[in-house]
Amino acid sequence: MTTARDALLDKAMAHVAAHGMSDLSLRELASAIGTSHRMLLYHFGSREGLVAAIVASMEQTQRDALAVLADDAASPREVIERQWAQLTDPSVLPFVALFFEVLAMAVHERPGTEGFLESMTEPWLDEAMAAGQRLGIDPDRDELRLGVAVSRGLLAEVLASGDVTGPTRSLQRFLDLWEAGSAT
Amino acid sequence: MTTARDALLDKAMAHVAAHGMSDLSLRELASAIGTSHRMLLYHFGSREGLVAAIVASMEQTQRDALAVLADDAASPREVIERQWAQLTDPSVLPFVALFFEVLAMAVHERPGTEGFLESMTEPWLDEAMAAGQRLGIDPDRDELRLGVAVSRGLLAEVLASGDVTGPTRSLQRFLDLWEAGSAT
DNA sequence: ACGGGAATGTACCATTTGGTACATCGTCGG
DNA sequence: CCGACGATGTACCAAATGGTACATTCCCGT
Repeated sequence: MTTARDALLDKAMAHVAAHGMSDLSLRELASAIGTSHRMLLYHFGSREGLVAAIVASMEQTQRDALAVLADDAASPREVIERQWAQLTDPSVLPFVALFFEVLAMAVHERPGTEGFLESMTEPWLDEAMAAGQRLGIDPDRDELRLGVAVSRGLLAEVLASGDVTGPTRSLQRFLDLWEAGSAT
Repeated sequence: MTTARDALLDKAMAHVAAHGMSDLSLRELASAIGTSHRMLLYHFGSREGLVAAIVASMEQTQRDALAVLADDAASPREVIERQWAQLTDPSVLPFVALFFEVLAMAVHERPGTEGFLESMTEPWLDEAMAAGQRLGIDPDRDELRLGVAVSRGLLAEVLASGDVTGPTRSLQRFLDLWEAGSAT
């Protein structure tokens, strides 16, 4: 069942991805998604509750996407390439921006962002370690962290420049280096 | 000459690096750095003016640091390692967090952040291309962008985890791969 | 010594904010 | 049919915000 709360949360996610969330105002958001600030308070308890719900929804979406990617993993390279294609999709890119915004908020311990930093990378690495072993590889955790960092750094560049082609070439360079280096 | 405005800006930078800037309030900042919100308006014209000044100061600091690094460059690896050591210093790390915060703000075109996205990477690459040629190398722009992205991605990881050692190992891995790959 | 401009304080303003109290509506179970 | 309960609207509140007007103080050049 799709509760009214879920519907509101979905619309809120879209609005927040498009317009940012650090300066989110209940009234502004409410009128943008066709409700009243009164209703947001009703469903989420407080502004902080709304922020927490948005952050949690973001984390969940990330986890789901990761699970799918890692599930039918052929090679590490393919996983990264698919994730890249997915995250650089114009409809998803705003959520990448949201990710960086929430990162900044969480570093400053803004209410509603509790736990975000911890769930930001470690689950990724755990999942990747497991997936690697499933493929008979014994992955190096430092290398996996490097892979995650490369994606994120290049995504920041995509956000800043608005250009996907350059960073995509850079990613290919990295994957080439990686395969060459690991094949020793 | 150090104007009163500059002194205020310095203190504002410190406060903003420590507490974030997206929800900056003039009164709160003023009382934190020992002045009045009236004085901030006087020296910076408006809240937007203050934000712009902070962003500009950040950009300037980055440019200066980059110039020093690239100036006495021995090898690309050494440049990156020195920059890494500098940026992961506990006293500098808050400004790295500020960088990501401003990135998110600039993506949403918040007033005061004009021009930040353009100056975020391209000058870096130009500088690095020039420095490389000074050393007789002919750098690949895609590879340089990759280097910048790796640093940024790993810095995000340092911010999130509070641990420098893991990301530092990952950076070394990258540099090893890079050297091995470039030496063909 | 004094005139003037920069610097600073005080007091205020309209607007927006998150949150609450209370009334109302709608619908579904008995 | 009606009572109860979830959902929603209206109206309000105190606090905080960016900004302004006006007075005052301080210091430097003449």
